[in-house]
Amino acid sequence: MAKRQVTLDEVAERAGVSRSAASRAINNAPNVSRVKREAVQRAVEALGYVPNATARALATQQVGSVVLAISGEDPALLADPFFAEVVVGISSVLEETDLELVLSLATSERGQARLAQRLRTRQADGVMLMSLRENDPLAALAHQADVPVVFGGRPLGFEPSYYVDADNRCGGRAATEHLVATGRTRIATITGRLDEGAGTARYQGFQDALAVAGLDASRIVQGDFAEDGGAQAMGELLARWPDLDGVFVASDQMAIGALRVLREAGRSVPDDVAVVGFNDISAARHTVPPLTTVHQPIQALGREMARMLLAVLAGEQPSPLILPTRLVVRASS
Amino acid sequence: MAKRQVTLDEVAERAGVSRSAASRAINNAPNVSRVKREAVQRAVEALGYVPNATARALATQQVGSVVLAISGEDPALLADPFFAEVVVGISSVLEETDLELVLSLATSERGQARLAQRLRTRQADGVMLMSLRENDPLAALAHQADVPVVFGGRPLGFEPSYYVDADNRCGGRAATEHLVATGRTRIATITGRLDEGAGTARYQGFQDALAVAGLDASRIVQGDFAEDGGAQAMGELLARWPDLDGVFVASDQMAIGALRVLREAGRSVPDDVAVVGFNDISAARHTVPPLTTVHQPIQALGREMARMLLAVLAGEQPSPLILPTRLVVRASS
DNA sequence: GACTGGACTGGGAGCGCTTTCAGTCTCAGT
DNA sequence: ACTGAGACTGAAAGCGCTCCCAGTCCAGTC
Repeated sequence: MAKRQVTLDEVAERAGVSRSAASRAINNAPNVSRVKREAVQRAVEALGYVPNATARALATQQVGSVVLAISGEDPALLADPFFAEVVVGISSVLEETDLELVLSLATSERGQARLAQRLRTRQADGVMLMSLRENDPLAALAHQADVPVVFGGRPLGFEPSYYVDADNRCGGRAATEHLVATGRTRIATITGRLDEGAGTARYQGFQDALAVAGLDASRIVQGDFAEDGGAQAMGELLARWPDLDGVFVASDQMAIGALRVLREAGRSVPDDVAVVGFNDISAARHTVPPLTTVHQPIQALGREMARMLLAVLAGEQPSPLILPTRLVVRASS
Repeated sequence: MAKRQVTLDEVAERAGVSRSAASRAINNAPNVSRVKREAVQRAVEALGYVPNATARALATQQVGSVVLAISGEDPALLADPFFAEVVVGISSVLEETDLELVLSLATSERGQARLAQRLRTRQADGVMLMSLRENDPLAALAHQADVPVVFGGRPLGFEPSYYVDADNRCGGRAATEHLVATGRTRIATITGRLDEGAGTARYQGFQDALAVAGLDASRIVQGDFAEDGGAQAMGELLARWPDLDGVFVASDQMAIGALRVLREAGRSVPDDVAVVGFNDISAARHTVPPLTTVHQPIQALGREMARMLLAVLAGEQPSPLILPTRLVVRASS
């Protein structure tokens, strides 16, 4: 440990050039003769030189890292496979760059404050913000942020310049239309959080489809995207509308909970009740019965967020991106 | 955007003190009179000053971030709820400090190289390394690392100074003993990856228990911790030892896959075959039937890793920590 | 009143890198 | 031989902060 770091000066000295020349050579900037460039190259290898990112950051005023902030009071939110996949997508793009990914769960007051500070003071080159609630404190931060912000999922209440979202409304509609098309007439929904963009959009899709079909759209219970919430909501649904024959559940996690409750209630799926989920997480293939669900490209969502941020950092002004969703029919409907 | 940052000099000037005094006041170091301390305090607030972390890092030679590196060629590894929970645990501890969490999935060559570089050149104050394989390239890095390294899970092949692990062997043993105790005699196991510490330890526990019971321990198929792998392994198990009446599966994910295959094969769980998993992920409560499994404190694992790293950074030399596991009996056994 | 120790102060030297800019060199063009 | 364009060079000025250290100041002592 703690062997002194090799500095640019040492490289320059060894290569017999000035520090500036060495710097240019290393960043392969123009205006360095081939001879010197190669001399520097050799010196770098001989010495095992690696530039000090901190010093570089100070000099260039660029930090070299972007933060992914996930909002929500419950830190376990990350445990949702959805986020994990998004992170994987983001990470895969960032890996090709020299940016590092700082994860900020920003759960506690203190954590939020730190995040706020980072946003305001350029302790990161950019930020990706996910799953904002309506009136989320993070949203305010985003506005006064001193760095580019890309939203994952269109937030409620304002239209940010940069965001990537899945076509939730369309997906919700497709799911519901599918229920209609298969002959269900007493269709209910377990929504996601309605203070989140994805939750409301999927719910709107549900309404759209039922309106077109001329069916009653009043069978609704609000959920929270999580499994237990889904189970609870299903119980409520069953209690209030015992005759329902189809249900659109706004997340697979909730759908898994709902399936369990249906089974416990002795309702056969899909014979008595058809169930359609949303997200197409890997577990959806393996539920009993396998879950019909709306696929959204989750890793791609992460990738596109990262790419969009990169684009903004590069000075471009990319347009918001809506990723397509598509229905995957399995045995639960 | 891009409003110039307020610097310490401005604060100092406004407070009518020297930059050094201001610095001391802000870091509440000694040797600052109460008067000046307060003047600085006021100036900070008036100006909205926030110290520049990069500059501070350069001056103090401390980066202010720690990296969590998860090894494994498959980036989707993170999608394992296990890791997600670990991250949550780590994050909760770090949130109380001024360290940020850099996530490094280090999947590609390039990513690995970058990580290696960071480890060697103090681009982070410390590292947490998870799920190393035997002969993992990351292990080599860890040795030549210039910063403290804490391992999550004891790696195979060497004994690091600092690690946090769950008592996998004991857990595997408890799980298997439970199968024995409930009268199973033809007990099989689906192991995890045997090139990982956790995989082998659980397998050893399995062997321990069967040895004591004097039962045959040859019914084994190697899995990979993931759901599909578990399903496949279960198929193999069934094919080779159709008479098995109990199986210890080294992860809940795999157990879920195994349950599915057993169901498809028409074996009733637990009547025909008892199944015990490992990890106690939240999904384990909701499988059909609910899964008997070995609980390990996953978030705590993350928390303790972070705490241990913090301790090392503080100059202490904490001892390795083995977290207890405990059997949770549900309906699958 | 000279002296001492302790509390405080601020100048200044870095931390390692980038980048500007005044020059120097080369060489084709005249 | 002279000129100017263009390629290259390196000294020096930062980036914003920390921290050492030589001082100053002010009781408190004798």
